[in-house]
Amino acid sequence: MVQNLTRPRGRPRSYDPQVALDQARAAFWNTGYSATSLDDLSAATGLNRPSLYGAFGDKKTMYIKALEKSRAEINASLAAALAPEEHLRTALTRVYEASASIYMRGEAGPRGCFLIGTAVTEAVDDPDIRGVLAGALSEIDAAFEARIRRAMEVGNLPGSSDAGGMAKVATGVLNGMAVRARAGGDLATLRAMGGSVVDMICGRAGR
Amino acid sequence: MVQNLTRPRGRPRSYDPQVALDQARAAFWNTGYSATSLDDLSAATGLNRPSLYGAFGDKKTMYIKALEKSRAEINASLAAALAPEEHLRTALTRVYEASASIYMRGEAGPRGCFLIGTAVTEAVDDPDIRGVLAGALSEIDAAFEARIRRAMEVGNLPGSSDAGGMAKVATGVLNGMAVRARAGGDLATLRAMGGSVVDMICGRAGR
DNA sequence: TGAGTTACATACCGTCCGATACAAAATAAA
DNA sequence: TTTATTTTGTATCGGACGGTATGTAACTCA
Repeated sequence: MVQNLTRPRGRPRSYDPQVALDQARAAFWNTGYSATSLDDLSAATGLNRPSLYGAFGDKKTMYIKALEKSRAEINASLAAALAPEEHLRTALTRVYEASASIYMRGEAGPRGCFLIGTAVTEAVDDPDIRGVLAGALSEIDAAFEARIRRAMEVGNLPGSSDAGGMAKVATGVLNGMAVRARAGGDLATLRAMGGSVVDMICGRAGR
Repeated sequence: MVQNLTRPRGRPRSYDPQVALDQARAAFWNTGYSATSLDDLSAATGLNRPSLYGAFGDKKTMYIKALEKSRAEINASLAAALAPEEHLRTALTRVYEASASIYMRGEAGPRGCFLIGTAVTEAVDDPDIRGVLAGALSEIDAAFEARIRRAMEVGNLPGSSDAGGMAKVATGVLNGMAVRARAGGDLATLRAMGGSVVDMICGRAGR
């Protein structure tokens, strides 16, 4: 049996902070940072305002934590999907299929990527949010680039040798899919976009 | 001399509505719809609140009008840049160069595309804004697709024949550039992204 | 069982929000 | 001039905003 023997002193909290952060993120994800009020966050998490402050600090800190959580999840997901054991085409297809599926989720309609769908708006005015967004983008670039470069070394990619450029195009199409999801695009369109860019990177026929 | 002979009855307005709409759009462009207050709009345009309401209706109507103006400008700009007289590579390069340049403008730092940078956030919750965004995206798709299809007919594009897919990739990379601009990316990165996707569409060496 | 500690719930703070009522100002028509 | 019409500036509306003070409940430790 797993139990924490050094249980903290006072009254135990009646919620799971990780669950609450997920619920807060879901609220931000739908309406963005500025249009999501503390009342909305309170309703989404079931916590009252003081508990929110105690758990996550003020509204912006809460939002940044939600962003960082998505950033970490994206990195982990990309690392898994871009495993070097298989063909580049397989790996890239897996990334776009998984992303399209995630982008289409949402109780209030498809809501794309949390970072692209909400942080992009705030990024101009807020250096902290801009920093998280820029970091996430460059990490996605790096993951794509490393995997493409590896395919080139193995010789699976004839044509061009511009791994960095292709990686940024790969990231850009991912961003475009996230945009389309929020614009109401259907799953088939998102999947087709991914398929097309995979064809363009790997060659239409080749593997 | 050009003069309107049927001048309206009452007190003449002391501002140009088109100029005021541009100024309001600039404010929305920086901070997004929700985070831009009527005081901000009033300061940006030099008009007081009642004049704003008289000219453009309420805040959301004002924002929609700004979106539609950008949508029209984008369509006109694309139509011009994708002129069918020249090579596809030339036309596409012109589109990406012009877009990168526009995306990097802004007094408070680069602010990308007005639609991508601000409407995407609101689109999940607001059907009207989502409609404008979806319409703009499909118009951009159509412009790219028509131009790519034309190049295929002329025989300038060997390889693949998936004009629709390539067009959506082209739009996606444009979206990705807009995202990157707001994330603080530099002009060189944006231009390189455009160059890479042009290479992938037209072939690295070919014209 | 009491003291100490932590979290919860209510109620409230001052401020800013989007939107408007009203009257003065500026013009055309009569 | 006078009258009708439209825009402008001031002042303000009720409500929602982010954030917090305060008292009560729930727990550990001695």
